Amino acid sequence: MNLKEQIHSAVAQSFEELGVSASPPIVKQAQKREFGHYQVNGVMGAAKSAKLNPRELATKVTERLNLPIVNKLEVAGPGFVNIHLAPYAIEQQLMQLGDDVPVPSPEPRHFAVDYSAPNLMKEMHIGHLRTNAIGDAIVHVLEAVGHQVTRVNHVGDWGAQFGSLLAYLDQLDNTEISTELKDLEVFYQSASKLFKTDHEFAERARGYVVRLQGGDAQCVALWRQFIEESIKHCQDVYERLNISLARADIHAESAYNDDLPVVVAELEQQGLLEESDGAMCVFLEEFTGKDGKPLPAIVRKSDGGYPYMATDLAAVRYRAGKLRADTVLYVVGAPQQLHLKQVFAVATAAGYLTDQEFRHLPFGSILKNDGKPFKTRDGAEVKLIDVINEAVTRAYQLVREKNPSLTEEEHRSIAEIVGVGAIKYAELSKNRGTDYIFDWDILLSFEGNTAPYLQYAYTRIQSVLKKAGVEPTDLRGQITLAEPDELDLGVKLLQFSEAIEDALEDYQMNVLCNYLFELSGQFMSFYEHCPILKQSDPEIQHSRLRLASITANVLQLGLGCLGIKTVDRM
RNA sequence: CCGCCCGUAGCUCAGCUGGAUAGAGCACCAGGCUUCGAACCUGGGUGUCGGGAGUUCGAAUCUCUCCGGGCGGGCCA
Repeated sequence: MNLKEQIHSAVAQSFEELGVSASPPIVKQAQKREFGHYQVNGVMGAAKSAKLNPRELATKVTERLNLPIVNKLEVAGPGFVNIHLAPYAIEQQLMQLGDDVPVPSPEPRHFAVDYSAPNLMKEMHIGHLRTNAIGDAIVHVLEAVGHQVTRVNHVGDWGAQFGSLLAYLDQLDNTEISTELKDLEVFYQSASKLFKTDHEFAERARGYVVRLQGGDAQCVALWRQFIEESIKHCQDVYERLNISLARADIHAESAYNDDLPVVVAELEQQGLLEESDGAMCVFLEEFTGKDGKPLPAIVRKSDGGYPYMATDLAAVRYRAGKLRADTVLYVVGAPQQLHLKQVFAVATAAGYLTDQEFRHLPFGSILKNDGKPFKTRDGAEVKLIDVINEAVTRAYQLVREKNPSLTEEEHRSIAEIVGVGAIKYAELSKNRGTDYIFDWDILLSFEGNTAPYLQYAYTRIQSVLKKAGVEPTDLRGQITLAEPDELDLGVKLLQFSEAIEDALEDYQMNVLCNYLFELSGQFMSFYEHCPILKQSDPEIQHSRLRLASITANVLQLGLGCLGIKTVDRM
């Protein structure tokens, strides 16, 4: 049980004894130092519904509170209970940790997390950073607390647009193909330009779509070659970004091709289908457009083709039925909200979804400095690989300047980790729901609330531990929290578990980022004010080394959850 | 027109299951390296929480309304 749970349960028991257990205790970390470590906000609400004087009830609660970890309790303001923790209790709980980092242990479930999902027609751009960084972090946190997680990369490898690509590919010879595919964006643009300007080419492109969908062998072979190349590009980017998606995690759109007619047939059997202008649609009452007219979910187009509604339904069917996931999380942009709502609603109506939890975790779009959205067609998009390279270059220059004694090889490997960490953290540290401004200087900042700040705290600890000549396993003695900075750090360390819980509450990774930033700040303050190696009292020195060591463990695990590596020197 | 999202310090953002005097980072100013790594620390001020109304002991947070911006809305994904 973490600190909050310990307090919560004690307060809940007092509430019960006082006959006000109908109201929740509402225990929170105190907002200000002067209010102690935790505060109980639930007394006022409880007093209100029981028609009691809030301050009197608060006093009664404090009198009954059976909580040995508490040093001081006080009733404040209109009826808050402020809780100051006892240093020895923090010391005890820290010492019990050993080398473990405290994480919550919920009932294990099977999660599937759908993220990344690049369209193989286009090279990944800056916008893909969000789904990759956020999705991968969620996966890591879920695994860290003991859930079973299936990564799902629903890559877009199918559809009418592939016609022009194939037509274009077909007129190249093999060596040209491999060189042309090095820059997918240009490749795609050349093809679509031809499609627009060359009528004969456009005709041929349409023919390729039909042949591809019909399973024409030569066409399929060409398609495979393109997909293969394109996936290689993606995997390279994942590796560069330290994203844990493997090829085996790819479950592409085309994998559902055979299921599409089945899905339509099943919808038909359930009487959900209706024809409208030649298209097969599902009309659900909850979705209405203007004038209250129902909005169709088109599952088969009038030309017989299947739109992505069908594919996504097939995916739901698979994930709930065959994959048997308890919870499926879609880390997909906010613009798809209505679409996914429809998908889940139709899937529920069709009986594909019963008691599984399917959730869309939307994230905002990238905006330019002026607050206007990036256009998708005008070439304003920044390639993801370019952002990575820029970040690593800046980190390289910085690390070389700050730490010239390292070797060239060290400079390079550190720059890779620091640069990549910085851009991922920039995404993760923001509330995922809102739009964000794309700004090189913010994205690539190495100061303040950034990944390099956290990594820097980690290297300082490693440096101290190394100079002290101790291994973490040597540190088994007494922890003493005498100084305010020591106590604050100790409490903060124990709160890692609460941060993970809160982050998982609504899958907000910025909650974890905030915690790690505060932890690092607390460590920096401790580091400045509580000398370790210069400390003459060996017991105090040992205690501080141990605090530092635990901090390093928490930082490493926390950053690891965010998909960010640590370095011993930087 | 309908639906969803957003509007918090000069900038980028936290805080949103209602709680105390609304917080960080950047930028700016002043201190701190012969002393465990200055990518750091200490101190300094900044707000009509878009406007208005309502709910109540208490609203940035919940409700309504208006203004401003974004996104989505039958055969692209």
